[in-house]
Amino acid sequence: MSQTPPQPKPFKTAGVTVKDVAAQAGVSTATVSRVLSGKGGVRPELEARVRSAIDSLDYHPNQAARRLRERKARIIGVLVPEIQIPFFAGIVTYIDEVLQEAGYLLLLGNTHDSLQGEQEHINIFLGEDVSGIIFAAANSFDLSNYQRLLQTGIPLVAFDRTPGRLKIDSVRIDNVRATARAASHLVEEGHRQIALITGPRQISTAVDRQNGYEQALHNAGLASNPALIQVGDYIQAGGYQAMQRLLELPERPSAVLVADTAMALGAMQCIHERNLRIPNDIALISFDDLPWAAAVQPPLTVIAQPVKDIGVTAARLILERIQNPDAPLRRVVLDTELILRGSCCCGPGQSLAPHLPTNSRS
Amino acid sequence: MSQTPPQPKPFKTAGVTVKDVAAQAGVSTATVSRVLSGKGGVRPELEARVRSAIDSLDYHPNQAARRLRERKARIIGVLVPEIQIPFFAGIVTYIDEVLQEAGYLLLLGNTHDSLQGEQEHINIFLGEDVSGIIFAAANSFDLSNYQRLLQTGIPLVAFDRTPGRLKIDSVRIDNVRATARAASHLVEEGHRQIALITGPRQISTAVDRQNGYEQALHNAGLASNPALIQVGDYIQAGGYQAMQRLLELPERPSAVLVADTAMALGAMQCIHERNLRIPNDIALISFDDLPWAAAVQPPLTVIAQPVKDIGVTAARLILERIQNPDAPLRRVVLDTELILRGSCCCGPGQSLAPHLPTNSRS
DNA sequence: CGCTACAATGTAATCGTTTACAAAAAATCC
DNA sequence: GGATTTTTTGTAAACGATTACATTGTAGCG
Repeated sequence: MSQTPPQPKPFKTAGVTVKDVAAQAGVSTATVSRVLSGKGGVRPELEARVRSAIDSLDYHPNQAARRLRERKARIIGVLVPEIQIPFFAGIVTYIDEVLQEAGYLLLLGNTHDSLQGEQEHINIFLGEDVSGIIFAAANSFDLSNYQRLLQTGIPLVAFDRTPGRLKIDSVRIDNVRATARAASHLVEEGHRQIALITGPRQISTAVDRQNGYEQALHNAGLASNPALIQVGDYIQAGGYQAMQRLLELPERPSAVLVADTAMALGAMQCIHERNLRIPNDIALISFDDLPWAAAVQPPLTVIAQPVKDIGVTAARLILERIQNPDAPLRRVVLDTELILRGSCCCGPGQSLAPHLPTNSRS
Repeated sequence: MSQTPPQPKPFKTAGVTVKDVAAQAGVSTATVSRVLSGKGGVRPELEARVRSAIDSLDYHPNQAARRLRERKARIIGVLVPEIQIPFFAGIVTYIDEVLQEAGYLLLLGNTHDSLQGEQEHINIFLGEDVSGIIFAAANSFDLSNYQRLLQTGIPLVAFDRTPGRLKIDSVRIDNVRATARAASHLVEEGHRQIALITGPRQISTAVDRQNGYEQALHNAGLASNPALIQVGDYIQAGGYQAMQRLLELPERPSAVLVADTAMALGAMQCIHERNLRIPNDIALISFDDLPWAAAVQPPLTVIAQPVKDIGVTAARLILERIQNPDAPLRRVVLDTELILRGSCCCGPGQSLAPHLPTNSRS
């Protein structure tokens, strides 16, 4: 053999099959498959030949064929309301980490919080023969899409929002308690006119957060004033408008609790534009500890959700359910953390708990 | 037949195949397939029978089998450095919109900007037999992963970062020009000590942005001072530390240009913690018009990238390349917009261009 | 040495589609 | 009406992997 110059491998990936590998290694396809599956029972010498054939041909087993034959897709469908919302992007990242580790593929579906988008993606998932579906339902009070899905026997895991009466595993935080704690904190700081900007009625987190707020006010002996409760839509413009309405009230609230980050941004912008100051004129607490929360002036007091824990738990729940379809139901409820920063403390707008920048990317 | 109560459909999805549908409709599998593909040539009456059978059985064609037979996966792999970075989350959303419309599936891969992560996901993509790959390379100066991929004949599209000498379609912005424009703006505002916080050397956008900065300074007749150029890592902590170094310089810069949002957050936090004010003590311009940029105090002047346009273009490029492998190469370079807000104008820290909250979710 | 037991390997059926080809039915023409 | 074309339908062979089963080879044992 003449010494060839160090060319980048001949490479002829497209269309390399077990047959090619078998031929190159001088064995049968069964032997190749056995080497691949690692179940043993192959003479070391043959195994070596097979492996070198795999390498030299740059063979990648065709997953479609494998799935067809094995009747196990090893795919998990994940339905999120909107991947651009950092909270959900984080969840998906951590779900993916666990799934990858387990050799599963993640198929993502952006529902835009619409029942139709939900159904469309479910149909895609069914076609792909997914092994399970992890979802945050678009409407917590119309789970019929999932109700039907349940009949097919596909394992389901709900996250973030309540699974209602569906008998499926789920993971979420205690929204009532989390919000109540934040509201109580505002009360302790002396606030009496506390407003709430919450989300759409059909999403359980929005309802729960309102319940928590009302509960805290009640416990503090404060009357609940409907005018102080504004329903937004979990998007920035909604928060802006809700804040606008609050600031136009005869007696302006001295503090506001916002049920979501996007709306908190809208609210902040509205406050700034009216030249009011946080927290002096109006204190603010929001959900979710996003990277910018600690970097803005004043740093934001937030209710931090255990994003990683939620994602990892969701992934584990579905994997375990696949493993053991008859295991008892599990409803995991995780705890939140109230991170105190400048936006709610009646100080000079400084951070009480100066926070070192974390490694989290934005 | 006794009238059954309005039970939710008997539903027996799991394992419904063309054969079942064919049997139920009293036709052959070929006919069912023909109805499904919509290529016509089926008597309306039969078609109706087939459709009703499909409905009543809730039949979902098995995509794995279809792919195996058709030898066209209709899947596009998308490699992003980090889905949690809003810029990339946005791109992916818009790519997905176009792909979905075209009946393609999107498979996401988070590389964490590592060559190894890149290769791992490429291997997965090859196994799934993807029809094409859209990527932002982890290292703009080591594209060997893609070089090899190219030999397989799989269509490739690079986005955000330069495709180097690879002969593939690409879409990105003119980073040099965008940064130069921002730097020039600072010069026009009277700044003479302008600092730059840029990203890692192996990423082309970081290099380009530095080039643009130096070019603008040079054009303005300002000497380039190496101490004013800080290399961060495109994450928040890096921006914080870079800013720290800048603030410790004998002559503090009066303005800073930050090549990425995460680092801008770190820088802002550092500035705030030292009780300096933006823009009075130090002006700041950052990349990317994220939802919070307009909501913070002062509102941030930013270089806005056309996220939607980049995503849509990337998707179209790959679809068209699949359609026509021999079409001439296309390198799309899109324009950016410098959005002037309070963080760079030597005013009282107010927004010059008050921005209504948009519909964009955070 | 011959028989049995066990390990290693190969052969061929299978998964659920699509589609080339064959066959049948219907329409057209003279 | 019968020959010819055209339309509609069905039959069966792929696609690339896994695996039950058959076969071959090897070793162990009396």
